[in-house]
Amino acid sequence: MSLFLSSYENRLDTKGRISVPAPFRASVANEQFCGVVLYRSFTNNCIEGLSMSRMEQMANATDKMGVFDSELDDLSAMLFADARPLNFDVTGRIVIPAELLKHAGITDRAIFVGRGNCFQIWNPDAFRAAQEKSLNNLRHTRPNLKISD
Amino acid sequence: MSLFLSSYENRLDTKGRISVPAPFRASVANEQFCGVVLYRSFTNNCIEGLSMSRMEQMANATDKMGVFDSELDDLSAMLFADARPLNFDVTGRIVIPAELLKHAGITDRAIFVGRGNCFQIWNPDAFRAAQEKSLNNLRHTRPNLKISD
DNA sequence: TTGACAACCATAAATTCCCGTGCTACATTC
DNA sequence: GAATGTAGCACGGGAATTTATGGTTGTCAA
Repeated sequence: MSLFLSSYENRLDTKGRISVPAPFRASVANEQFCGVVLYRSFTNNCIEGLSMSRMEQMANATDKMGVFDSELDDLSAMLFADARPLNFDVTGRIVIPAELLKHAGITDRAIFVGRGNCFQIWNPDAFRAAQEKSLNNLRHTRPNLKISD
Repeated sequence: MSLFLSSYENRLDTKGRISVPAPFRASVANEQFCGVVLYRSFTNNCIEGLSMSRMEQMANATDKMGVFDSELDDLSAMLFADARPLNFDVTGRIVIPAELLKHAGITDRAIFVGRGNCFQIWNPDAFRAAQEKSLNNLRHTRPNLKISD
């Protein structure tokens, strides 16, 4: 699976359809499920997006922990119950369910934001405000990202 | 086998029939048994649901753990004795046995909840209350689901 | 006979499919 | 360098299909 990079702002039409940016579609192009999985972010007022194969990896992870294990129960309960598999139409559009739109405060425009292995969908204004805030935080904390095995 | 994702609230008609959500039917579409297996959840006041192939998978798993394990004996006794295979009708509906409905406190509406490799059926109000609780737990414990190969 | 249950038919609403249009970016030609 | 052509992409609308849900009839058994 290739990475989700960059940001693309698109518009919802009258039927609630929105084009998934072509580069993002390319990232899931060679999967059996031709679409994406969306769910409400636990931490932000935005929508999280994944490929189906990534979702299956999560299901396998929970399987390994034992069917009646409770530690991951809450997390997987939320995740799987909330996750919405959405097929692309012929031209690469999806219809984002109303609940998710509401959670992200999206009405007529939305911005797809690459996050590496996943992506997010934001209200464009809310996203820019959050970016500004992140930038300020970074200036103060100077975190250290270690790249090694 | 594809995953059970998202949640769908449906209504029981006067004869106790309820539509299994189309995406869930699709998840078991290519199996020899055209239906699902239901049993009472051990941990919650809800109904657990599986595909038949998943049931067979569990049977194999209990086999591997040793025939004379007593803890497992109780488990499999409950599980297999309680499990009810239910065929879809032509339009994808099932009739949930009264015992199961009672255990889950379901009367006229029910919500099908995806859980990855299986699913659950809840009283809608009870489910939302449980979700709320799970969300609060998550906010405090911040568990970490690691996905690696 | 009555009651449970399965098969069949009907319908309204929601969703998906399929078509076309305008725009932009890039390449090609004069 | 300007003009022209082409391809990819976002966006719009109507038609066709799916889906949830309701009702009716037939069948078997208690």
